[in-house]
Amino acid sequence: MLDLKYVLANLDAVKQNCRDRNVSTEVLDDLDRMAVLEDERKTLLQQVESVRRRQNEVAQATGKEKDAEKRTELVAEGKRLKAEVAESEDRLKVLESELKSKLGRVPNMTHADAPRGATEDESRELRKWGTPRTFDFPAKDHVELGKALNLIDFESGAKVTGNGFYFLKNDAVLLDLALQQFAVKTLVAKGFQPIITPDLARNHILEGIGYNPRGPETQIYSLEDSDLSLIGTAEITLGGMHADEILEESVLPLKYVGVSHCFRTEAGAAGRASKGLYRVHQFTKVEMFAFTVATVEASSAMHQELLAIEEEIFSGLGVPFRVLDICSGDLGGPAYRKYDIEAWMPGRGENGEYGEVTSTSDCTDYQSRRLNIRYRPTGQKGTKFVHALNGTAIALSRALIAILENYQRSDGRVDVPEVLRPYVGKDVIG
RNA sequence: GGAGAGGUGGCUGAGUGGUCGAAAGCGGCGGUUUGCUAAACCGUUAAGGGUGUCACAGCCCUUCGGGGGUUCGAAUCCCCCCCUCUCCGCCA
Repeated sequence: MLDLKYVLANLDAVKQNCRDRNVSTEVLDDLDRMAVLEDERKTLLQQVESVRRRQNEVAQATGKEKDAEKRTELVAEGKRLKAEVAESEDRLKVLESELKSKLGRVPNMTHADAPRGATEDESRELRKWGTPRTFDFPAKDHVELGKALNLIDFESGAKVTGNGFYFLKNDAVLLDLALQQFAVKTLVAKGFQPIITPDLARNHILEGIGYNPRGPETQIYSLEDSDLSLIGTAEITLGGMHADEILEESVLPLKYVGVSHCFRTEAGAAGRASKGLYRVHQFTKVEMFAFTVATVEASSAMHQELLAIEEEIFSGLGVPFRVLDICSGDLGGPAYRKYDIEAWMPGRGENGEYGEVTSTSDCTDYQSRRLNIRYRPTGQKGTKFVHALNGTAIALSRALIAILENYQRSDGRVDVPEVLRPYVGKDVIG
């Protein structure tokens, strides 16, 4: 969430940002209401505090008073004050929770250079890498390849778990593990600390990161009779790792590479063009996560670093891709700026299409404010909220699509990308 | 899963109804000493919020795992939850 003081002091800019971000008009109405609520809250707070002050005085005086009669009087006053303050405190709590819930719906501000626009078509293509391959034989998509080479078993996945689940088999397993190794080793060499995170997290951690575990549109599987949910990404667990902590500035930036399973209900995604591994309920992901000091310069620089690593990984794999600077209207709530990499997928659409394989977001202090992750700037008083960034190193399901489809051979088998051969242990699979 | 012991500031750790936002140590910061470093010594050092100020200062409120409760008054007593440790059980 944003800082309420910032919101109220920059109301016009925040409103314009909400329009750029394509959020519901309800949020705009809330913004006007919030100024009123905050005034009310402050007035009430001052009232409550002055009564509490008198309460404290009375309580202290009572302890010191030796005279029984005077003591009885003080106790009586204390009782009166307690009753007096109770109602105001309740109203104060109501106001605070209303403000907090309204504030939670206001999206992060947007980087000045991010393209403004309502829909994903208005995102800006920054560059392309590689040339989509032309096939001198009928190219297959990954579903056909997976079936023909006995690599991916959607039928068993549906039987055992349901639609959207799958079994990886044989060389697909080696390829999957090879990609994880490749990604983690690449990141470790760049100073990222490797982490395997839990696949479940408490709901308040999910909420802090910006996911709503409940409601009809939720992407999140939650566990009945608990406050736990299956994570949709290791961003949740890595971000939550330092919740409620005050870090020393000297430890920043913190850079993590996390491996986890990811679970998504894909509610509301039914009917959207997707087949095979592209939109599934469970996949494995190697995720980058970083905390920096609280300046846009620091987090923007880290953001570029994360993007560069993503590009390095996909160019290393030899998969053609393009880089998008995501437009304001297509940013999620916490993101200040977001870049996607879309890899060329020959089996997608009529004659191949780019499909999203990574996404990296600079969330500035939007998540850390809610998760209460601060640092102590050296030589300064007080604390600041860290900036948090995340980015996909490899999402296994989609990376498999890109590799199978781009590296297929006329004999129906699939070449293993050069960089993965040491991990897979062979040059060709299938 | 059962039994017991715990959770206190950046860290370790004292504190069992008022004089406690909280001893002591460590760490941090400032200083003295010093050729430099280290050591020693002196001082200082929680967070959030309100008010106030050009900005400081000051004054006030809240916070001792989280949430409720008892009380004029709670770190301290009671209830629920979370977590940690020890022992037992179970188990990969």
